[in-house]
Amino acid sequence: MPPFDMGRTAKQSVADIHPCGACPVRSLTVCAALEEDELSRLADIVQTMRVESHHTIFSEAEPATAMFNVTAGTVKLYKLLPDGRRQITGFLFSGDFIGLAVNDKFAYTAEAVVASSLCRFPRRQMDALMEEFPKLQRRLFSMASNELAAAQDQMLLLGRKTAKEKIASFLLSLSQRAVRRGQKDNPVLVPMSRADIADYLGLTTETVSRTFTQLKSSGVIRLMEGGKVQINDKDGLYDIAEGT
Amino acid sequence: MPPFDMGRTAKQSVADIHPCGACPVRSLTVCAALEEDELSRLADIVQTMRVESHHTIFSEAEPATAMFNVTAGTVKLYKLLPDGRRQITGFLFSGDFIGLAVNDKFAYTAEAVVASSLCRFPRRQMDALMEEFPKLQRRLFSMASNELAAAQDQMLLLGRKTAKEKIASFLLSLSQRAVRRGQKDNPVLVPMSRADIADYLGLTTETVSRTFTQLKSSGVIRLMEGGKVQINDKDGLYDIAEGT
DNA sequence: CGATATCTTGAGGAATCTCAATACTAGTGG
DNA sequence: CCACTAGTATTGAGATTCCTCAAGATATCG
Repeated sequence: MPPFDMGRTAKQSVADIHPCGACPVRSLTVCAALEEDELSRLADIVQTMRVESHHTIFSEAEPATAMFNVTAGTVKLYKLLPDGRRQITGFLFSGDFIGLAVNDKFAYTAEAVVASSLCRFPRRQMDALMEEFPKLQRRLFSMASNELAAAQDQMLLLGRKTAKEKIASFLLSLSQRAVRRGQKDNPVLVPMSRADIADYLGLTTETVSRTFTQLKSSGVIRLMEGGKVQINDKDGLYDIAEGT
Repeated sequence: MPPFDMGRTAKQSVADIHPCGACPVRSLTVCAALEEDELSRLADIVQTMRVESHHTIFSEAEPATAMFNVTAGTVKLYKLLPDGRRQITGFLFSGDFIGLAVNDKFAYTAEAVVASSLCRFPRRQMDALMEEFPKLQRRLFSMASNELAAAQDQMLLLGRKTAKEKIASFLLSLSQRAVRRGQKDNPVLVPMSRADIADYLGLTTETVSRTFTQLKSSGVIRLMEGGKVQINDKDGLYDIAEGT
């Protein structure tokens, strides 16, 4: 398999649709903007889909005909340089939203890290709903603002942090996001490969691996099986992340 | 004379000279969302201000009580690590908008690179106007989406590009943004210091300087006085920027 | 026209990358 | 159930880019 497998096209299935009103991640996402009765309007246009691990959900420069909401699993977003160098711009977990587009095109590729489920909202209909429910628009704006703040944190990380600081920041960020989703934050689940982590942090897989080993040796973390990482010293890890 | 001084006396405010309806950067910014008659509502709440070079407009973690629009000059946004390492997350020129906040706090510091003019919109009143004019909200959302796309490009640059590619990308981006503002794109004006460029690209001033020299020696650019850079070979520079 | 900041250039060093070998892990078929 | 395979992770050694420290050149400003 080539180094950067672009993945295969996701096959969409109209799978088991739990009604939006009973959606377990509703409070985390766009849908939280609407009341029970309005929610049915969203439910009318939503399609649920399941993507297998390593399958592409959509590709960079493709017409952005839909927005998505991750309901289970993990998704990565990335951009490529012509020679294949890759930058992962974000990892998405249940409750996270994908699909902000510029010029009606996606600015990145979205690919499942593990088998995942998503809600798919056709853009045209979503636009109409936003027209009808300004609070939906507000919600999206507020989510975009949060994403922007996260992007700026990531720029600080990429531009100015050392490998050790990057890994520490990454683990803490995963842990904090798990809390927000109401999942276990320690040990924290790290479902992505070393290569993905490297492409997210601007490192190589070897450096990621070495840095994990280093943090393990110094006792702040413990590498567990199943891609879990135990944080032994949260404050210590935080100090490392901030370079203090 | 500062690069962007349009020849007015410093004490005069922009609004005195041209009401919003005659604002030269209106089409570029939030204000483009509103019609002539609605614009007066914006004009009612706007304050114009002038900041001298190196002066801070607002600081990270400060309550975000206002949004701003740059009408002249250059502004930089940055974040700091505890030990003083700095990441500039963006440079703003006339027409650019500042002020997306998270948790009602600014996520970064804004500082004038050269003497600059801004329109200041109190957030509370702006929120009310957004309520009243959904198209204002839409406009802000679309601007946030564009910023997000730019942020992702910057992540690719920071995480995966070499120094040479970073400088080439930076020059091209400045040039393209000048076009959008209707200004001369070649030679392109580079009003910020080497240190600022370094903190924007995740490099040191020395590396920035050396890389400029290198690009100059290879003939793709020419360093001119007044902080201007002539792009001799746009295609060549583009190829360098993309690593091809 | 000097003072001060900024920019450029040089030499050496350090963090990270590249290339390469080995160890581990998970899934597959016998 | 176990050996086999292919992918993934770890570790090592050397190369390279970029950084650090230092000096000199240039620009800017009062």
